[in-house]
Amino acid sequence: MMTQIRKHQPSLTPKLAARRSGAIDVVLDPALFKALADSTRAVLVACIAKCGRGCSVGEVAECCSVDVSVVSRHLALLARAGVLEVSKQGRTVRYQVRYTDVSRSLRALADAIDECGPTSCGARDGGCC
Amino acid sequence: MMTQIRKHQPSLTPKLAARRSGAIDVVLDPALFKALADSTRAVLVACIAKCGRGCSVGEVAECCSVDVSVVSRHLALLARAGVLEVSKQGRTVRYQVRYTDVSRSLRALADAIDECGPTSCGARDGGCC
DNA sequence: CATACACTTGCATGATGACGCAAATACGCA
DNA sequence: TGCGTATTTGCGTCATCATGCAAGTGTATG
Repeated sequence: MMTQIRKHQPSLTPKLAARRSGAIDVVLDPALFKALADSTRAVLVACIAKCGRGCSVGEVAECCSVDVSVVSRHLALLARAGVLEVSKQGRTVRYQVRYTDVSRSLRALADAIDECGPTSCGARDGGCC
Repeated sequence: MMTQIRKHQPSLTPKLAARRSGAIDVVLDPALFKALADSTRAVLVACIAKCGRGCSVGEVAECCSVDVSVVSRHLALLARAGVLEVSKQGRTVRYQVRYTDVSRSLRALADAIDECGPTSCGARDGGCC
């Protein structure tokens, strides 16, 4: 889905054309942003990212002042959103940032926005939306 | 704030060093993501982005099924968040995407994440956070 | 000036979600 | 098997926010 074909093709449906060009409709998915919109989660992600290695729930909980149960819920949410990946070692659960995936998603959105820029698309077919 | 000095300086405070290197603490600001986390706002932003030119509130309201007042509030919020810029022409208010700013913010975060990647930072000074 | 249009704002409502505490589950270890 | 540690889950509460409707503000046009 992220590695779709980019070679030129004639007569694409609008939907496929959108995906192929990384149109902003497809890339601007609120799911990732919902995950990063909470300030506590932002701290947790930054904590794990800086750590580099996988962090246990208890370790991450020391980053902020909220309860461990809250941290556990936040990390599970971030994993579901694709921001983190989980690995279990015995009774400890380690979370790590999906560096390449998150970075790629952000760059895809940045690319889509750049493609929509006034220099590249100008006044299109008139109608708004 | 977006155009801070990037030239090399000796003896930076940690905060300044963080800003200079685009550390994830500073770049991972939930404000932008809060703005894009709502599905209705995502539609509105995509609508304006695809439009290329500035769109009036009424035009954007036709993109989705919510009331014009709701759209007005969403657009004002997005403008406060730095996603959109506003310009008034008579009695119509036009919103446009801050293409370069938003794109730059997203790439800065992607860069910060990449810098935190396991290949580039590995196991740092031991402690998590 | 009166009217119509474009937009904003006040207010009430319902939904979502973050949080803490307590209890439950999972697992290693003696 | 019993205990301690790590994590998850149930539940109640409080805050935030998205939405619609109605009323208000500002501006062009007759």
